[in-house]
Amino acid sequence: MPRFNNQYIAKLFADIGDLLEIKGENRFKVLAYRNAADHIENLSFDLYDYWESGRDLRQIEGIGQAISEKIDEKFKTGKLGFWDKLAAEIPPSLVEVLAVPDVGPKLAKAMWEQLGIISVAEVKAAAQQGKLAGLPRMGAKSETRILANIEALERRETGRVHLGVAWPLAMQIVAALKELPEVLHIEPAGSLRRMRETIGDLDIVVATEKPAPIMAAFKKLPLAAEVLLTGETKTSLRLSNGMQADLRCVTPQQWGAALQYFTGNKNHNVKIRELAQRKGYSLNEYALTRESDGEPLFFADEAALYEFFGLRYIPPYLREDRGEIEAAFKNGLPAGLAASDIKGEVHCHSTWSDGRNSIEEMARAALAKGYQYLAITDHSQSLGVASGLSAERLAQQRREIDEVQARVPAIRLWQGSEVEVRADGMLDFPDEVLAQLDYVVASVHTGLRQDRDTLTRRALAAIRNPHVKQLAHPTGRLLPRREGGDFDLEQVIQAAAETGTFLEINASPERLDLPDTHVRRAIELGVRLIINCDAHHGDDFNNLHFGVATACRGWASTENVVNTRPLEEFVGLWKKNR
DNA sequence: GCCGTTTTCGGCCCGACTGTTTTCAGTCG
Repeated sequence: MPRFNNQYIAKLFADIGDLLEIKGENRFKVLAYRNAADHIENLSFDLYDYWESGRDLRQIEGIGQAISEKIDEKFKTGKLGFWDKLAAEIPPSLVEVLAVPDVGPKLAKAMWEQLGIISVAEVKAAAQQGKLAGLPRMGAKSETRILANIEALERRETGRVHLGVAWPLAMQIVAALKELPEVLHIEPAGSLRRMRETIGDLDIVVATEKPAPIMAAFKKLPLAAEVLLTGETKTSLRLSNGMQADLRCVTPQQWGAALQYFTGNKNHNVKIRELAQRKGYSLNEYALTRESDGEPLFFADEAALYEFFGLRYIPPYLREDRGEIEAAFKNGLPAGLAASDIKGEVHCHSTWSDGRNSIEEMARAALAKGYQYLAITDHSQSLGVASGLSAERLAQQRREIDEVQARVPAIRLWQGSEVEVRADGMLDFPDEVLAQLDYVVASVHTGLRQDRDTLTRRALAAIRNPHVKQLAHPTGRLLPRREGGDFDLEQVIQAAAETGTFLEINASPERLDLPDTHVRRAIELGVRLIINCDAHHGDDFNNLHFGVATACRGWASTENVVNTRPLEEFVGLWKKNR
């Protein structure tokens, strides 16, 4: 029986939601399946493990009697009768058709029933032949737009990007609009403000009394490729890199409600609005309105809004409906940490392997960042593509590190190595070589497609090696597309907790690995985490805030992250539990 | 289909913009 992972089950229920919506099923039932899918995707543990241990699936939020039975059937038999029946009624390929922007359930259903269309390719052909314009509420404009959307999809101009792409774009837009005198407040909102690992589109919120000139300036940004829609308070653009950017303008008194509303996420906001309803109010992006007399209540900032509900301020990075509202009531939110709490790093590269700066340049960059310590961890010999170092070259590198240390005494330098965990499960250096290094990082770069057992054994072997202080980027994923290896992360996390091996939160925006959901699990099990930029260039240290945000999104605080400790204290934590 | 500090039944968030309309449905976030 295949072992279905959380993502697979989440996608299954999301697809069921789509098909039911096309079918015209009760919208709350549709919502229930999507809600279950969202919750499963956000779990900090493996659903199959949970099920296998005999625990009650209905304890999980969003999962009730009906859905728990479906999960049970899927795990037991590998099949789902409900799905087979549904798929016989509605072609499952229509799920892909729904992914075309401006094609919703009603249009998908009409195209299928009246034109026999069940694939994106068929939608495209029909649009080119002018057949879509004949459908209800459709005309030439809609048809042209849908065709353009499909062509953009084919050019892969849509889809999610990692924070390293989205962040600078958002900063650029904000900086440009901030120049305008009409802009009173401006913030990027949405998943970017929550520092989610991938970003679909950019949301910018502005407080102003005069939206018109701001809208005009937004549309004229050099980055703007196309105006998708524009009204009095909202404009959407397609940027030159294909991303969509939405600007919303509100009045200054609406600022707190608006920023909260547009930051999301959706399920977090649904819960907040439910709180409002229970108090006899309704909440929208402008204000809280008392239902008895229609009296609006405005909030100058988000903290005031949360306070109204008796909640501690919930930082954006926690707003994922992962229990943060319940925790805020009980004053149980994590304290979090800031980039300025990080005192040094122990995973970076130099020109000795695939880095682009010398050891001295890296040391000075780290010092400029305010770091007290830095380990140079160039790749080991078997990673040929990255010019991995042999034991002999390591010995030569040691002399250079000593020389740089003499020239740059203000930062403590160590010689380390990012040692390959080879496909056969052996470390790339024998123990006597590892013993000579100050700090050993183990990494799995190759053979990431091996089966779960093999991969997990490799990671566990590395963690249990007495010289290995840290496991780097534990899943090996590359955002936004390549999934990590199929490691049994529960076992990896447990082994790290038992041995005291540090698990890395790699701050490179294409990694952010450990992922936030597993950071949370690691903290539950008492793992000691460490945040590193895996810098290949001095500038890469500027990625630190992405790693810190990932830690915070996993409910970490300073005590969970070992390199928040000053030099002596940090070194004191190197001893493993054996 | 899920859920419960009003409830085991009867609720379930809300508004902007567009295109095709003669007053609004569909899509999106």
